[in-house]
Amino acid sequence: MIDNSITTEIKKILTRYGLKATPQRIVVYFAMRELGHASADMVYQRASSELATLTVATVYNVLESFVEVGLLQRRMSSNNKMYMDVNTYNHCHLYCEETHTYKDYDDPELMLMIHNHFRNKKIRGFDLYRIDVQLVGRSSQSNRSK
Amino acid sequence: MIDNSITTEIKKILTRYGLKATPQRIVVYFAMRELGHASADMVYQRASSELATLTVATVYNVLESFVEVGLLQRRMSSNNKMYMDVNTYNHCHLYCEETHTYKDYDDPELMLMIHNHFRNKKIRGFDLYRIDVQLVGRSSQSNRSK
DNA sequence: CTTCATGCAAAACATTTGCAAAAAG
DNA sequence: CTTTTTGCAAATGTTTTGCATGAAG
Repeated sequence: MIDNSITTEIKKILTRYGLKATPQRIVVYFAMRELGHASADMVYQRASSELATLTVATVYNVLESFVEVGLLQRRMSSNNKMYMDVNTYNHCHLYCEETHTYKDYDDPELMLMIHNHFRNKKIRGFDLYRIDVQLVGRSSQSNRSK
Repeated sequence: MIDNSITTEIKKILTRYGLKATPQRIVVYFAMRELGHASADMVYQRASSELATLTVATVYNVLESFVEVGLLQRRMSSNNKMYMDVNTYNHCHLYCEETHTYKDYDDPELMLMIHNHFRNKKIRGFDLYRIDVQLVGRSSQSNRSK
């Protein structure tokens, strides 16, 4: 069960982003904060345990509305599935090719270096939004089985 | 129709990678060389115009076998679809969020810089295979319609 | 020959849609 | 009240599967 003070906090966040604070949106955002990075299905599992009447279609709607206002960020995957990131600031990720899980990898030095590298570069015919750096590999835990 | 000398060349490549040189594999690799980056469906469209009996299931099988031996690389997308890259050397990409198209972006200076940055870094609990840098944005052509 | 690859059709997934009913502000 | 949002159930699009047939080495 979601703590009352957390519900209140999430309501404020939703309102600040110009979204109506529906129970569905509250539990979805709550789930994303617990999960960090998650597929639609993972969100559905977690969020529907808080609000049993929640449907997948609504999860997709809600996630999309969050991405539109910039509350969540969509992530790339090699899994043919949609993944969301609760953190929208610019940061790197460790991406496990086996489990398709993400882990934040904060490396301000690297970020600064890359940012400087592109500071005065213009890319012809391309409007650059952000630079996405993924450290692709396998997390050791998932290495047990070959 | 595929040129005979190209067929011969592709057969050699397949054999070198330890794969039987079937007509299906030849046309799929031919298509990938023309397309550079492509979804399974794009490959199917292009390749089946060379070999009409080709089926989608075979395209998936063939692409998978190519990835396994390292002849192609799977790419991440935010499209919930599988994309392949004919170039397996380490390079950056421009990724258009609207059209979900990739463009190689060769920047040796950047690559070297990033490589040096990670040279002596160990990431606890993670076996790093490669660093994937995507310049995410919109290609100007696709900006016409808002 | 023997093993591996292909074609087929069905199944499995993930995501989207259209619309009526419900709820937020 | 008015405008969104939700739930439902069906549709869509992509990828996978199992298995009999065919082809490569």
